[in-house]
Amino acid sequence: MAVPSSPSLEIFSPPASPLFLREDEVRRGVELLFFGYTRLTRSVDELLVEHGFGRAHHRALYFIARQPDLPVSALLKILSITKQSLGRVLNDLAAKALVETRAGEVDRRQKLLRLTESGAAFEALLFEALRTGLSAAYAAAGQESVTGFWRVLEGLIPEDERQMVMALQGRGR
Amino acid sequence: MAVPSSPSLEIFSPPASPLFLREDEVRRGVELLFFGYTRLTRSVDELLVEHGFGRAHHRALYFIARQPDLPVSALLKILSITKQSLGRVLNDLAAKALVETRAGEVDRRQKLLRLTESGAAFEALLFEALRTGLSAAYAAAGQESVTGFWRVLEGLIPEDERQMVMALQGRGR
DNA sequence: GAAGATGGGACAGCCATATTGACGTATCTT
DNA sequence: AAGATACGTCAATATGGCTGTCCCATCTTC
Repeated sequence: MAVPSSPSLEIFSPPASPLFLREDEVRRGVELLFFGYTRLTRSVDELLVEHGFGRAHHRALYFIARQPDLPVSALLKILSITKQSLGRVLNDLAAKALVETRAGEVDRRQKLLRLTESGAAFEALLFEALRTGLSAAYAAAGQESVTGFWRVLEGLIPEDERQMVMALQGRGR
Repeated sequence: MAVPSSPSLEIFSPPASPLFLREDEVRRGVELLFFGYTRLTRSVDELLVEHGFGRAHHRALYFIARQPDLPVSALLKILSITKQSLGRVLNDLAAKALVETRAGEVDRRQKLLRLTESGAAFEALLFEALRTGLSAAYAAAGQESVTGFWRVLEGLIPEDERQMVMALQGRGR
């Protein structure tokens, strides 16, 4: 049973089923996700503007750092944006020598993306901002909570995309 | 890499300090937050385009629904955007009669925002998409996990803003 | 009651990031 | 040789942020 029964709140009538939770619990999750996510990325955003980039550039950098030699098509799937949108971002990053490409060996049509040395350094700088924020939240909440945090978020990802996300984390089915 | 371990045997060892977690744990959280958040809002986005609105309209509708008779200044703080950006959105919503304003009684300069009947209906429709996604994730993860999920997210919100968020949820302070 | 602060609105223009559709080229597959 | 695939590019468009400036109505303070 996924619903807590706190007698004092019974005024708001309990849900008919665990699949149809009380509105307040859902609103709480929505709001915490919204504020938590935006606050975590806020420090990164500041670093990005200082360097003349936007969030889109960070997302590309992040996933290229995560999976070196990623083909463009894989990055497109991860980001769920169009080729054109990604193209602009990759051109910016290549122009500033943060990302470089090499032709695939098995399939020479592919361009495999990886960070240059300065690209890796910049990504590491941005990552430190994320680490600072998340580490503090993890530490304050405790390991048990962190596991729950992961579990709920996994449940938000549709079946057919979950495998791709887990693969990033070396947990490919 | 910025991992605190020294020799090669420490790859699978626990972090040196709970305040400086292993990179993989942080990356996992970042990725789950990114994918979880975007997937949760995806169904809402679809409804919005069908009706000719964007995410910004939803955010305004959501928080007006949450706190009827909210003054404009309070909504500005919640959303952390400029008056001009919010103005456009509120004009759109007012033009389609989803939001209405009345002058404040204590301070007549204020305009208190609330949803019209059709505005409330539309917000409820959008909320159902959120409820469907989050309820499923909550139910799959279990109540223990949900508590942890909340706890970690709370920790991502800086001290000075946490109160505002909790106040939305009737948990002031 | 006048001066200043505050809540809200509006105009103009800019930027980042996303979209669609069409088309081109190199390379792989059949 | 034909077709599919991986990638790139041009052009046009929309959204949702931003800054700067100016304005009005109302509240507060002296």
